[in-house]
Amino acid sequence: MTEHRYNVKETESRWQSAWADKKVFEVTEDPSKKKFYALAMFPYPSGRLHMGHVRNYTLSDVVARYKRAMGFNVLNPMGWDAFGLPAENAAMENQTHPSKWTYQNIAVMKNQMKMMGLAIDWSREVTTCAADYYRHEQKFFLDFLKSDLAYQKEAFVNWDPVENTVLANEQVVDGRGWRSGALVERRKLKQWFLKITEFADDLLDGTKQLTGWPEKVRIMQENWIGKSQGLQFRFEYDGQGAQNSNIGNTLEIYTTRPDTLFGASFVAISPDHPVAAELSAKDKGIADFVAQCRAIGTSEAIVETAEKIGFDTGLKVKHPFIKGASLRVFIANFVLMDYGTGAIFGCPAHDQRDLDFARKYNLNVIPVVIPDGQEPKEFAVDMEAYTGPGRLYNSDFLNGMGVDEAKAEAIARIEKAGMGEGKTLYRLRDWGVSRQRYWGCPIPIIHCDACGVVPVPEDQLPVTLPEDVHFSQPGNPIYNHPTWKNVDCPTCGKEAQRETDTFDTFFESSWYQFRYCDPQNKDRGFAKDKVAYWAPVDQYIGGVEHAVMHLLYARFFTRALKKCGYLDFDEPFTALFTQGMVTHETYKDSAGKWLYPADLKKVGDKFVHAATGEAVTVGRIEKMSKSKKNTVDPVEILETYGADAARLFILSDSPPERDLEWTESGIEGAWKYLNRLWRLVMNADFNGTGGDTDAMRRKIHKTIHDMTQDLEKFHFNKSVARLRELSNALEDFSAAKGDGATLKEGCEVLLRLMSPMIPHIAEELWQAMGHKTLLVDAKWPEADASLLANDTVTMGIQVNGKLRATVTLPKDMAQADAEKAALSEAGVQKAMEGKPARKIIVVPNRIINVVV
RNA sequence: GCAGGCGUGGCGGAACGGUAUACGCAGCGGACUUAAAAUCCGCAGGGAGCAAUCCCGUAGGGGUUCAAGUCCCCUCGCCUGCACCA
Repeated sequence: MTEHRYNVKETESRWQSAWADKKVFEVTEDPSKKKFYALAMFPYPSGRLHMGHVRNYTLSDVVARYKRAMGFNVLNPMGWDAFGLPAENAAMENQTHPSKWTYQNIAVMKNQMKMMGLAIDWSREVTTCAADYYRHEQKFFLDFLKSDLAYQKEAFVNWDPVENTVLANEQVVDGRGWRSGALVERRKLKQWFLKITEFADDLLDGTKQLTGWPEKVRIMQENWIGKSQGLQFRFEYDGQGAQNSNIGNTLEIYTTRPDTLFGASFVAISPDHPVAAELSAKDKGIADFVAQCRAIGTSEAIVETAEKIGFDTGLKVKHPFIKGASLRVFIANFVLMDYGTGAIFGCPAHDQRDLDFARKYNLNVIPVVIPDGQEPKEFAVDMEAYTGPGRLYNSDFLNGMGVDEAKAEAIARIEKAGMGEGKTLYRLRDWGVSRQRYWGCPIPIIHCDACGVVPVPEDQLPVTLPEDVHFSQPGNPIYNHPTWKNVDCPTCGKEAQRETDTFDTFFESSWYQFRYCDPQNKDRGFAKDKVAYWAPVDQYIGGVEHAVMHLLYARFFTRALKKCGYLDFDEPFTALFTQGMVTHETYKDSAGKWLYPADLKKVGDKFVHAATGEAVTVGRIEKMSKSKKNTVDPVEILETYGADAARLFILSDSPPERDLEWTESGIEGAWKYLNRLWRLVMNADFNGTGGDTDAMRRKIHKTIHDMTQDLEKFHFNKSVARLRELSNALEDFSAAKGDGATLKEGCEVLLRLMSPMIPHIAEELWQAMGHKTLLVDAKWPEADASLLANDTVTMGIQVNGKLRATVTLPKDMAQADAEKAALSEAGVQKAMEGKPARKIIVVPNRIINVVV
């Protein structure tokens, strides 16, 4: 063979066309073949592909191509999570319609994806903002209504009082609206909810079966569902509470620590509690305090990190067990209305938030749980609450009990007294799906003054978005539209109004994995039999930032669809892989302004600004982001080095679950390797007769074996290392004029093994070696078991755990012989200093440890 | 604040509880070249020593074990999520 330069651009686009022309990656249901559904989380069409996308789709592509070579019928689809807030922001900034902006972005990004050479079945492309997609979820919603899985209730939103609009959490910056700068307040709106809590226990049980998921994600989901056993009971007001007839005689609270009741020193209710509202009506001080608490966003992180403040309502409640004792009732900003009853009792000694609050307002701190092994007299709580196990004291009938025993006893006593009952509670709240925005799926509901809430009749679906909307005025453009919401009531025919809220965009991403199975279906979201063939997804891949919400919603949605008869299983994703982020160094000029890597030039080992020559400060390595300008445009990489080099670098440098630092030298290294590979195959002389054929063949087959295992376990960086080892060995073998047939076998194995990772160059070289059929259709190689075993092993010999010698011994040597061999080593003798061996531990074929 | 994760040479990283640093990047030395790039060969955790060799090393501290990067406890640092970003 003759060497000529490797022409990346020409080669890559040629093979991309070849695969597309032959429809290599288009699939249909084929019951004779085992299916494999590989799925990457679909992108939001933000404008251009970023490196996180490139990493994600490279990973899923390796899986899809590898499984394909293994003989599976592989579904590997792609689509667009196309509804969302950024399209509306762009509309406001550039006066482009969200639809136009979105579809333009899709066109650009699809083109960019094609440059990556992905093994995608593009005939199944799905776009969620298209009516032929979202019409089906409108139908699902109507089914959920019928199945009692959807309902309306009041809930809080972030309200910008200047723009008169609802803000997303990300639009709230330091408690203020991002555009207006006005202080954000919590405001109540009537909204639609899906009853995810109906499946709380089922979702919890389900996580235990998800053995193909990372342990950490399962734990996060379990914690998010947050099942807790506790006590819900009623405090009786002491004195004046009863005077306000609207408040009633009792205050109901929930606690997970009924064992600490004797340590209670106050009661606190949420600012959003009905009692707080009742008191606000009559007391300006309380009203002002509640308003102060509400002048803060709705996000839990903000509420929980805010300084704890409280207000004494003047109300008091009687302690249920201590005669004559009463507790003051506060309104406290750290009590969440969404959890339990929106009211708690505070036990400062054993809860950090309660302790912070008690220290601030000079309330009693009464320890009632003493850590095991400590005397009550010695035990005190200062600024750190004790939340661990121990024995109860100071607690009357609970004294001496352990925490769990005391919990059970306290619950039993309260139940006996008729004041309350033990209760299982979940942290999980129902899923609020209403959004006061334009660029989303319209909720198919009509509000009629006479008939109330009326579902849109199914034959009137889809309810499509109005196109002639304006973003110049504040508020929801769909609500502001002059005519769209006016409609006749389907029941009584009188004038009525459409619901103007749209669905949360998590709605679309909760079922797209099923739409891919039957993307052209006009009648329904998907045919049951097609989903039965392809689903559930065998390998789902995406960012860990979706570990809780998206994945939990999709798991719920699958159960809800099952309840409505659409499918017959519970879990949408059998296996999950969460990838790390792509990071890059950051750069600043002397004025402290961020600089793009592309605007820099390297002079010696320092960076300067390419245009001005000004010195540049190199900052820390952070997640690529537009705001820090530490991004590298994938397209520039694809155009300079090609898809294979980008893919190889992404796979080789870090394990996929960890962060990947993008570096210029890294992509250069990948590029160099491709050229080296090119030379290896193109210069190979397949007529040689020398070399250590036996060793070479063992290396080839060991690589097949090891690499197959690595791919199964997502150890792609190790796979790349093994490929490099094999090609290094083949280079040496080739240089030694090694046996031609063995060299050919080695090169072909190498190409087949690397094909899922760097498919273009592998295909090119495969053809250069004389093959007439596509490498992409070649089977995965199998290792010859007889070549995997070695006759000898190198064992380390330790004396007292420290390595003193290594010896090469026959494999599976008898223990006594191994001991003898170990003791005869000079280094071992020396380290033993003439002392006798007390014990010798032989780990067969691995290590020998002599204890003296 | 709560929850989850991560931490190994100059750098990215290897390492069923069993020979720490595979593979690569950067570096150094050499070959080729008028020269450079590219390419090829070699060296390479830190310290001491002419050397054989020895000591120290997996964020820090403690523990379990014949043996700990790996298991347990504590501390520190960084990252992710927190329900209207996707």
